[in-house]
Amino acid sequence: MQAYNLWPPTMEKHVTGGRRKFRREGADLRRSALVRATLDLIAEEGVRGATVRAIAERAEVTQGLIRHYFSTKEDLVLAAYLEHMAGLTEQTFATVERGGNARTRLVALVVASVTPPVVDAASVGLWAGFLNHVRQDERMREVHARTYHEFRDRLETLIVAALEEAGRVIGTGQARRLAIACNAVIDGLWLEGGALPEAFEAGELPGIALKSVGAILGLNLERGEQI
Amino acid sequence: MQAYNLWPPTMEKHVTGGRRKFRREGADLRRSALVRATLDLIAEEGVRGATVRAIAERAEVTQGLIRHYFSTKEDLVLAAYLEHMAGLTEQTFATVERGGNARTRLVALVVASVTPPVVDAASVGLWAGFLNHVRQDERMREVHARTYHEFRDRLETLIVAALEEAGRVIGTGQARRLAIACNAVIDGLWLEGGALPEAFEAGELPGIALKSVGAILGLNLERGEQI
DNA sequence: CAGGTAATTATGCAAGCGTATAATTTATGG
DNA sequence: CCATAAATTATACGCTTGCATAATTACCTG
Repeated sequence: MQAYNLWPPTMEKHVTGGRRKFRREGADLRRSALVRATLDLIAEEGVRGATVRAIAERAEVTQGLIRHYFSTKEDLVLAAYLEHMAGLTEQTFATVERGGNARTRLVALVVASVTPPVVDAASVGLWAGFLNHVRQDERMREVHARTYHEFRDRLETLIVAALEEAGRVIGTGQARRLAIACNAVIDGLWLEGGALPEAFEAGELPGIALKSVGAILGLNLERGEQI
Repeated sequence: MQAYNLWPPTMEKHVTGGRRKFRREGADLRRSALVRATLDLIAEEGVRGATVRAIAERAEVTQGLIRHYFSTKEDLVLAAYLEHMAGLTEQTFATVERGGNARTRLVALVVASVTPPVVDAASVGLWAGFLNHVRQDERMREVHARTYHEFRDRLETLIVAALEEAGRVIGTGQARRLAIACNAVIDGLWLEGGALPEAFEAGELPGIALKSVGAILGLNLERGEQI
């Protein structure tokens, strides 16, 4: 993720004799630039490195502007968390939604979840950094819960569809439990793959993920058609 | 975890007219008290709350003493991380090692991993707080890797034994993959159970964990004898 | 093209941080 | 019982932090 230089080459910021000293931008643009800077910094340097000053510098504004858009730093961090989790979910489901039968879509989801760019050290670091805030901030906790349930519910829907496709109908209770279980495998592999990449051989995780989820569901998700 | 009052009731610290102003303690005792204070603080208030001053106060010493035992704060945090992860592993395996056949021990391990006190919000918060440091500190990364592999290796040994007990012999490659998969389920459930306790019904996780691990291994781990 | 308004910068403050170092106090051993 | 070393406290420094507030600046509207 690169920070954008909002200035024409001949009109640098703060240049004596330059015409403008800064440029007004729309609120949305500035807010998203600040959020992006926050995410990049937490990913690169950890929560500790994401100070108000560093964020402002990264976003190429002065620190006072942060207060103009976010009444507190915690608000900015919350916005960044929201953005990150939404992006992660979207990224994971991106290749899934379009077409194919349920089994194919499920396979795509599982594979995407444990493959770069979803599996990524910075992404896991980011997530861990936020998780620490979650315990202390009510709003963060709410985002955490919502994100988790959203992903799990979509997974559950896909599982039910894939099983029906195979001629099996299950109750809501079992669907719930299967989704929790599959979600746990995916989460676990995603986490470990991101936090400890050197512990796994290249391309090892998708195979393990498919075999495990398949075993839990009683479906053969690897190569070939059903069963 | 309570902080201990090292002083006799009649001889409080800093009391004017009291005899001693402090008491010398063995290095091990002080080091462990500081580590414990650090863990408690990170668990309760997050990484941000675990300042040198707060840690010293919690351990009932002055802040200068920290520097006497740990040359830097990062060293103290490292020691705390080591302690926490070792404790977590030990706690998880505690009920497992003693007796029983391999299948029984495996069941015990899986259940213990997703049940309090191993599943615990503070413990997960602690773990997440440390994970953030892991990305930036080489020594932390080393502890992280070692802890992960140690747990997974012990799990793998247990899996191989349980399968052999059922008359199945597997190769090292498959043993490795099964261990990775089962470890991921356990990790995922542990994480979610700790971070989002209200998302699960009471006692729901052990059942899900046993069914999932059983499905992955092709073993019936729930009630009754094998198969 | 003037004037108002909102965006942005500039400046500063008070508190908290980790660390360093010197001064005390306790315990130990001859 | 005194000397010595180690544990512990006391104090302070320099830096960074988040936040506040006032001074500028750019842009929009008439």
